[in-house]
Amino acid sequence: MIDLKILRESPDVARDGIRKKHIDCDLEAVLKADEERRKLIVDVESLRAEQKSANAEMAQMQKGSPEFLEKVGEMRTLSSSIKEIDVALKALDETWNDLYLSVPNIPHESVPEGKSESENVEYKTWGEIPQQEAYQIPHYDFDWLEQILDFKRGTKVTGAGFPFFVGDGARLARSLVSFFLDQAGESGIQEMAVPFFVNAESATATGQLPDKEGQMYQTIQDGLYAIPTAEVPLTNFLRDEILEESDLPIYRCGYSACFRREAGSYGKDVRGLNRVHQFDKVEVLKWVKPETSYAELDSLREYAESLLQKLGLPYRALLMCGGVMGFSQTKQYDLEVWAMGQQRWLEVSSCSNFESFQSRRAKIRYKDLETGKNEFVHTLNGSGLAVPRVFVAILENGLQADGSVKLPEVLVPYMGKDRIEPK
RNA sequence: GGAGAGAUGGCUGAGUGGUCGAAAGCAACGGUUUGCUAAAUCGUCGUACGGGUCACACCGUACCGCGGGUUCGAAUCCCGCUCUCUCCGCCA
Repeated sequence: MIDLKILRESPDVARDGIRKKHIDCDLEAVLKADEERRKLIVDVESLRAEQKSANAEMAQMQKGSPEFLEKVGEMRTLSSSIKEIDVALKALDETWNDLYLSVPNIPHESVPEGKSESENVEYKTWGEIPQQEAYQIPHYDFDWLEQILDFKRGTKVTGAGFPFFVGDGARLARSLVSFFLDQAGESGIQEMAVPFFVNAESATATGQLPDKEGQMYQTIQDGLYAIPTAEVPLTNFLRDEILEESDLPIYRCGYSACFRREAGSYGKDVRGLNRVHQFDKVEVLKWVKPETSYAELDSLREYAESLLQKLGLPYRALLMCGGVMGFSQTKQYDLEVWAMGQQRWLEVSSCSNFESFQSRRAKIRYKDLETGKNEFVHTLNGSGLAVPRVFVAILENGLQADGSVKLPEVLVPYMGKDRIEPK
């Protein structure tokens, strides 16, 4: 959620942010509910103050005396009107809260205007994009695919979108995870192993609930949610905590399987490994002081880029335009890797600054040494990286004339060989 | 899964219906004292929301695991839930 002060004192800033994000949000209703709510609070609190001072008097009185009994009568009336207002306030609070949560974060001034993907700004491209290669084959059309990936049996065992990785495929997926975690460790990012299920409070704090409930798998018995990204448990790790200023910045990363129902997806997007219901990913999290968060965003993006560079995979970095970036982000870069076989870009990382939007919701603060006050930290996160699409790019870009796949140098120690050969 | 015990401020821990936001101690922070360290001593020492202020100050309200209830009044009584600990069972 955004700062209430901004809403109240400069609603135009919020209004412009909503416009830039092309999100439908009734700001007037939020402001109206806020005003009504505050009025009721003042009412009920002044009555409570009255009740409290009367209680102090009554504590001194002779119990059962006529004056005491008279006071009891008076207070009975007061008490019931307090209860009445309380009920109204509770109802209003709920409406107001829903409205408040529906206000998106305000995009940073450097975020380009735009509504569709075509208006994202290509920030940078890296690597040679091979054109017109003789063996441009999408990975899902490899004739020896079943040697490393088994979609059919995945469908039998679980359902569409839950492939088995087999043999060298399984090892390649595991190698990527290890490579990503090792790289993070070398960059001073502490590794965490996280729970793959979270409760409703956690899912709410990071913004999956209430609006994205349909995108998550939920357990029947305990009402837990399978995580769509390690961002959820990682961000919630420090939920409801007040940190020391000297603790910041905090860098963490975590591997997890990510579970997404992907309701509404179709077509070429879901072919092969392009979009699956369960995939491996390493996520990087940062908790930082507000004044550093945009520099931290740049270094986060550069870190994610460095992984693709070390793997030798051509990619582009996009600065997302207002209408395409997420609801909670103020600024977002996506990294897309080039998949030669499909002749298309595949998103493998998304690096975002949330400023205090998440920390406000999750109540993650730090004590500012100068003012002595508790301030909300800024949170950032970025994929570093998602496995399946990197896997795809390695297969398609590394495909050789003889049908084998040449592996990136940096993975050789993990794979124990430099290519995957069809049998 | 079964039986029992418990949950109070950063920590330890008092408090069983009425000036309790909550004793005391520890830790922390600031001052004084001291040749340094240590010790002593005085003071400060929660959070949120609302009002107020340019900003402080200040004022009000709420919060003693969470949610309900009883009562003029609840940390304290009643009900439900969650979590922690101990014992038993099961188990990678």
